[in-house]
Amino acid sequence: MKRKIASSKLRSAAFTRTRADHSAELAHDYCELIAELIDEKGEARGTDIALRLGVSNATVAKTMKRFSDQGLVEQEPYRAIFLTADGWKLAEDGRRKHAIVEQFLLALGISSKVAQVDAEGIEHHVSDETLKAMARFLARN
Amino acid sequence: MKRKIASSKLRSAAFTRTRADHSAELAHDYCELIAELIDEKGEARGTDIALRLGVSNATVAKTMKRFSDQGLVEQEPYRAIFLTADGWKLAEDGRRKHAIVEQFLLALGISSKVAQVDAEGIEHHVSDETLKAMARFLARN
DNA sequence: CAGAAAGTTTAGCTAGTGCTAAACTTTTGC
DNA sequence: GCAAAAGTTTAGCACTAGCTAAACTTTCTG
Ligand SMILES: [Mn+2]
Ligand SMILES: [Mn+2]
Ligand SMILES: [Mn+2]
Ligand SMILES: [Mn+2]
Repeated sequence: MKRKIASSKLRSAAFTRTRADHSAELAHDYCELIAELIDEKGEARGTDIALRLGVSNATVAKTMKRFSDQGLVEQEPYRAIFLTADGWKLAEDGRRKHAIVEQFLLALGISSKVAQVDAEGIEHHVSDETLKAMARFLARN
Repeated sequence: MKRKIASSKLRSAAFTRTRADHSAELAHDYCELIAELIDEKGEARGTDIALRLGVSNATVAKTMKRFSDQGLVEQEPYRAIFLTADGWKLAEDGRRKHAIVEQFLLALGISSKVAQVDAEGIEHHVSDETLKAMARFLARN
């Protein structure tokens, strides 16, 4: 009995972590993308975010309102979107992770297009331990 | 101009694929888990699924109704859940992927607990090309 | 075999993430 | 400087995925 309960707890921990990863995922991707646009053009407009994300303008607007309530972004009506300090933190963290995962996939021999696509999803499910192992692998190759 | 549009298309393809991965994810995990329980105990009961997934019974019941409409599972009222042929296909596919990803992480030097957790999320975002590369890496080590 | 325990279903709620269409504002180009 | 184009916001819809609480059915146990 004890054993059964314990093993279910272990099993469910993985699913629970994956669900947690998913709720953080969108914020990471948005902040990373907004940072990218600010670097490129000095500001991040809703249209550009929508275009790169592959969603509608309306979806971006609604999400930006939510993230603004959460203190990740700042925006004046009808103006471009900027990151708060918290937003920049997510963006930088996301970039670092993203780069390591993508470089790792490339080092593994994956084509650059596929590495880019796979990294976009994998990056959110990689623990610190795994990220470090990927970085180590990269250093050794 | 042309260049800008093309590069946004490439960028958005990654996000679009990740969103598609996410909508398939739950079905994969449920079918895999149901298969596991059937192997272990001969049937998959709602409570056991809920326990291993870390969600409530009610969530499982609702999801099972949806999956039954989609032809992935079969169930009589107040009885355990079984997989259709389509459900088995998802389960087998998921198991194969899951095993390769987890083994790969272990081969990379990740601890078994973390490998188990990370694999649960990563498995859904790994393309065929990457899966093959992981299998190749495994064979070589 | 009756009552308790275990398991299942249903109802009703919340929140997130997407969409289109329409209204509104800002920017651009003549 | 005005009209058209571009961009933004809002409203309203749909679906997914979670929850608790209550009603119901099945199984277990004394
Ligand atoms: Mn991503
Ligand atoms: Mn999984
Ligand atoms: Mn799995
Ligand atoms: Mn994911």
